[in-house]
Amino acid sequence: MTPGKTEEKAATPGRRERNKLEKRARIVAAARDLFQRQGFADTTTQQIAEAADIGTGTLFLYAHTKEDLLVMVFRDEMLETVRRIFAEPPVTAGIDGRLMAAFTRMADYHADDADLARLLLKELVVPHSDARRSDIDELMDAIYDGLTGMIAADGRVRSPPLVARSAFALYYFALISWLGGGQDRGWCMRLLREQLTNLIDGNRQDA
Amino acid sequence: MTPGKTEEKAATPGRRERNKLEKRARIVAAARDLFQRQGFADTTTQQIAEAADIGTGTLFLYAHTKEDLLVMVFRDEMLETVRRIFAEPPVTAGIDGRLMAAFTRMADYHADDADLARLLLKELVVPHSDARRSDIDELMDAIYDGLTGMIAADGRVRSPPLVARSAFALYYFALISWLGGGQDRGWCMRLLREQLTNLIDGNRQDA
DNA sequence: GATAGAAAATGAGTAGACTCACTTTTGACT
DNA sequence: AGTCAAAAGTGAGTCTACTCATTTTCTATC
Repeated sequence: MTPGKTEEKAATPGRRERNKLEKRARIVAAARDLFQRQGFADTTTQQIAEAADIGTGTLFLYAHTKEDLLVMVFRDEMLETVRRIFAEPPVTAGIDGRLMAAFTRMADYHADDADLARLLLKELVVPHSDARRSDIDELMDAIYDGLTGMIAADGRVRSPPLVARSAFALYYFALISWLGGGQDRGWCMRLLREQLTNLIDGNRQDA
Repeated sequence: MTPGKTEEKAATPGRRERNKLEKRARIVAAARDLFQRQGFADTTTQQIAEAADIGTGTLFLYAHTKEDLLVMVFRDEMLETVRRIFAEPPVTAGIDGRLMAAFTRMADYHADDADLARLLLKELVVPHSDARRSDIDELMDAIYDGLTGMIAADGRVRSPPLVARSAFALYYFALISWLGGGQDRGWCMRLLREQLTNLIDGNRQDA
């Protein structure tokens, strides 16, 4: 690097901070690239460290476990995807149809790589280390908020937050039995639709 | 061992098989003991092999992963617990109360060791290796069957298998947010009760 | 610009799950 | 009893996530 210059003074407010951010970005980029090219299992933490041009130990200053790296890599993208899905104007009339549309698009996101999806979903609900907890909570909150908003907008359901919670649980199980149980996606989604319709029915204002 | 004798002939139908079963039993006993005394994380596969008096390699002939051992150890007990719970005569009138009673007793089973419970629940839904799949499926089937039977017995719900599936998903999420999310158990169970009540409402015969 | 102390980085080292080339045991057949 | 192939068993060795004692880099203060 070029030495001296005005940099030294100008950087005073936070050279360390900037370095950390830049390093973090390199780690995430390297991890993403390797995970997508070789898969999670066949990528070693050494490879990631090497690709990010840092020492092995440094990697674990930024991610407490290998699984944390997965969350670091996909959190932003998933968060954005979820927000985009819920920001879109509704295309169907019924609330159950709208929920299904959202869940279908969320499932689409996981369609290319079932193994990766399984790992991500596992981390989302039963995290391997609690280091990334706040990241995960933010994502879960975005999902719950999106669902709650959608349900509340319909106006005919009694307690939107509760129904949002239930709906996500049903979606999660549908997704898992598709990705892991070897069940057909269509079958899982049809079942989910039925479950959601009944869920909504049980939560009408006028029960 | 005593050589010769009539054993050699009498054992013909299955000495190998008996040896395997006996060895398997030793492994399960050793694993149970160590997991309960030291916890899953602090128990090494070496220790288990040693305690079961077999070689390291042999252990992995019986369990493909360390997590498989967990399933081997607790499957029978959980299966029996679940069957016992659902075999008992109902104590409450409403179906939602009866479901809650069953889930509460299932949760009780996990109350002493939250870490172990989290691991077991994780394996149950997102298995680490698919080697124990049939074991897990049997347990899941027992749960679904028990729930379906209970719901069907009530007679006022439209499609018992579907509702059983939904109910378990809700129970699972309640349990996880109790065990992992640090949420208060009472709070989780109260929420679950409300979710179940609404679930039942939405699935009445006369909707 | 020298100094000190804090923060960050490092990579050789550790530990433990899992493998595999080889040995031993088993049981059917003669 | 002897032979053989297949099944089961073995533990030294591998691979890799993660640690920790040490070194390097930064920044605040004089």
